[in-house]
Amino acid sequence: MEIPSKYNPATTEDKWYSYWMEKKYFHSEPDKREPYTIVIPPPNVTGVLHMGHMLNNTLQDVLVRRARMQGKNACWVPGTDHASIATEAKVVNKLKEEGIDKEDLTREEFMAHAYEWKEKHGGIILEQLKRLGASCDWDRTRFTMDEALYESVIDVFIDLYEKGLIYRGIRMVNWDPQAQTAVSDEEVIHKEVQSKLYYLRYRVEGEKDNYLTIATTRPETILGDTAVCVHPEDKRFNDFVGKNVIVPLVNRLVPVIADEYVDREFGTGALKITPAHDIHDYEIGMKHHLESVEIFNDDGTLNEAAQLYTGKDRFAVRKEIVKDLEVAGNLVKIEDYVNSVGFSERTDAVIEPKLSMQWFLKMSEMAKPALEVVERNDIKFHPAKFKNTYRHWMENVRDWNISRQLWWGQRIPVYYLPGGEYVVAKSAEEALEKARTKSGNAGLQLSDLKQDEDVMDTWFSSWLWPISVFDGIRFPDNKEINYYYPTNDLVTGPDIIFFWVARMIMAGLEYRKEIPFKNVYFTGIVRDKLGRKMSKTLGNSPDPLRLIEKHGADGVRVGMLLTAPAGNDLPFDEALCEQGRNFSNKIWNALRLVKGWTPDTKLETPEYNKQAIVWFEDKLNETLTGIEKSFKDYRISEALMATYKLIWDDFCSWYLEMIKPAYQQPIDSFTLEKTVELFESLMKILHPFMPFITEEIWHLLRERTKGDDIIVASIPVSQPFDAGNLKAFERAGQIIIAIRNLRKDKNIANKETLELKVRAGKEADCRYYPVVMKMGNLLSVEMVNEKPEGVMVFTVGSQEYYVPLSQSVDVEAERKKIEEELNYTMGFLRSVVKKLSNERFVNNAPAAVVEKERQKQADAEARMKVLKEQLKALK
RNA sequence: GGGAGCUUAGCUCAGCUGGUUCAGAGCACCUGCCUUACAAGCAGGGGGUCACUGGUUCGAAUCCAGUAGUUCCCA
Repeated sequence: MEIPSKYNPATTEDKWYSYWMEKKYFHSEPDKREPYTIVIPPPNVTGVLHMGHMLNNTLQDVLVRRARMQGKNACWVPGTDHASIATEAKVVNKLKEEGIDKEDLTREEFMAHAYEWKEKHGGIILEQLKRLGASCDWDRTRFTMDEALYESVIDVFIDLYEKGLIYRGIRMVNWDPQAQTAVSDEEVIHKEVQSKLYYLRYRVEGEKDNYLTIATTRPETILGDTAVCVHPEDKRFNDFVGKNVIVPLVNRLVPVIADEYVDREFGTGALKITPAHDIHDYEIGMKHHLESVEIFNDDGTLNEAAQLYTGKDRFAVRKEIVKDLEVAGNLVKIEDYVNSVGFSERTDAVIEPKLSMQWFLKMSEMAKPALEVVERNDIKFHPAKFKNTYRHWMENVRDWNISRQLWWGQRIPVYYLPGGEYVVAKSAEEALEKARTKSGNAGLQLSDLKQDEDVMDTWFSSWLWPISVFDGIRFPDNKEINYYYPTNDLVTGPDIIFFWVARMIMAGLEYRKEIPFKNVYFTGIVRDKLGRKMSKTLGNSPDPLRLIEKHGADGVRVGMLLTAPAGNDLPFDEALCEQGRNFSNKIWNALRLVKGWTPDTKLETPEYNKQAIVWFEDKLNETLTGIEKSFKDYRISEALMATYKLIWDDFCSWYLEMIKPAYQQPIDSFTLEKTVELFESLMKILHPFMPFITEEIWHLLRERTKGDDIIVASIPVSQPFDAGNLKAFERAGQIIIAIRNLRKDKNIANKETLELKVRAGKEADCRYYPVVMKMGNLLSVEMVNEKPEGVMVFTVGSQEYYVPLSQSVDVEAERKKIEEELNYTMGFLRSVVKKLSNERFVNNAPAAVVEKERQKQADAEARMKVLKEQLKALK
């Protein structure tokens, strides 16, 4: 069979992915086996694959594939969320390009456009995941606006409302003037920005030259001022309190009030109060019963109440009003100032605090049990440090604003009666019934009811995800939810620990009385080499699909995983994918080597082959034990690294070299068979990380019967291994390395055979001499009692070895080398002796530790003795 | 302003309940090699006061306190 010398991922990957799909290997149905479930963190329906998704989904795929190979019923549910703000913005823009204004459409018409858009563009990211090898159960693909999931959201709203957990209230919310909707606290990103602090003087009513100077970063909001506030103990302002001052330009009379909230150090110590447009001012306004003047429209322009600049944008007005204030003589000075400004996570617009009527979900009662399950480790966080973050948020949790002033989403099931009363109901008909009862007016008609215009926050869908994908809200006792829930692992970024993780836990406990998952693996954030977050605007994110084309999906997966320990940021470097690709090629070439051998049934198995096999089996089991531990601790990158070294170093560099027959010579059948078996084991261990190449090699190693595919093969489980054997091999390795060094030093070609003489002694026995002979290309290994003439000497531990050489020995160089060794050993011995001569150490330290030190001492002394003899012999 | 974390080789990080798996891994680097599986490779090699200062201890990268730098979260 002809196997190309370079591995070509592209064709292999397509072939196997379609094959797996065809065989329905990703599909899961409830059965008798133990389930293993992951729900995908639903990517945004508008999104395309980025590096964060690559990392995240690679990890999930590793976990799912491993579980599948452990014989569990693995189910990875894919899907997308509807991303109300982002999607609506996209649809509005698209319509605009077609010359259609959202305002000219009915809600139904708009929704039709939106669904059309979703059908067309919504699945891109899921298609891309297939390229990565994601073994999702695509038959189960869900979308948060699917009928079942939509209805679940409505049901939950109604249920929580009836439990008294959802309420309506006028509150200061974070208004995104671009998206024209409220957003939650978590969707506001605070950034330090360079701005200006404007000092403005307000004239005191009835006093000609008496002014009170305030400082503000937002001069345009003075139009909504309804008071000026000072600290009650601030002597500078004692005389002002109780008087009125005149708001410049609009000449509104407002009182000077006193409140301890005011920071005397900030600005002038006098604070203008705009209750409608600042959260703190709002609270002061409530306390002091101040009037509230709203001066902004929803789009951030000024309205009539502002009296001036009506219809102009808030930022344009800021510039204009400063000039006008200067002209009017109210501007005292302008200072540079750095302050924190909130931006919308979705649109990056500056958030405008705004009073409005919104629906809120009470959090405090739900937070308590959700905190407990994490504190108790019913749900484990990996890494555990995120428990702190979680606890802090849960203990300071605030009510969740769940309404959004948009159309794309689940419409709030609240119906208003003509009088302003409302009922909460699943359908208009049901609402009508309730309305008639509530109002006592049997004559009410459907047309008298008006449904709330708003939809719910997208996270209000996502928090139900682990339940709703199995339809467990609408049918809490259905077979699927009972089987798959709680899910096992959740893999996600720490940036959505509050948005999503915390709320899923709340929803799970509320609706299933059970946690939604057992482990949460927090990935790092993928950054570029300079440590910056990858973003579209910076253009510093590589195109994942291009990476896959260049290095193969397996290569990219390895690249992403290798340096991505949980919770640490991953400074992405394409070289990592290259490393992955190189690894693919290494394995590929190992296959070519093994496939190139001709078995000979008559050939007896050489001793060194038998030893190599036994050793590698032990090595494999030792490594496997470590890999299993790493998986248990969710140290996926560590598990991969161990696998990588097992294959590259132990299998390729050592094992294959040991059993490799001479050029064009046959190999004994037993060794070949064993080698293929070992190769198979390695491929199975590797498969979750590199699914494609392992499947390819699996089928090239042997003829396979139908259904004998690695994706569903049983992953090897660690067996007991002989640690003494591994230790003995290590010694053999040291001897081999010493011989290699000697060859290099003396310029002796590998082809040239050497003889090895072993000085009889305590450590002279090594069961691996046959392997040493093969690897060192030795003619013989022989015990001697004396150092022969004309030999090179090397020492492993305190064991001396001699290699007869035809060329003469450089006595001076040898002496120097030995002296260095001797020096080092002496220093080492000194430190050990010092420790042992410390009575308190000997008395206090555990016996085993003391014993170890004594052993060290003995070893060092033995070695020194040998070295000293060598030195003497040189003289 | 409040909270949490981090600081170990040039880079990215391991290092669990103090004691030979205590100073490690991968990459990068350096030196030889185109040795018929693989130069996307092979064989070797160098490199760190474990941020700093004190303390606890027979013994500290590891535990405690403080300092500095840094990151994240919240306000």
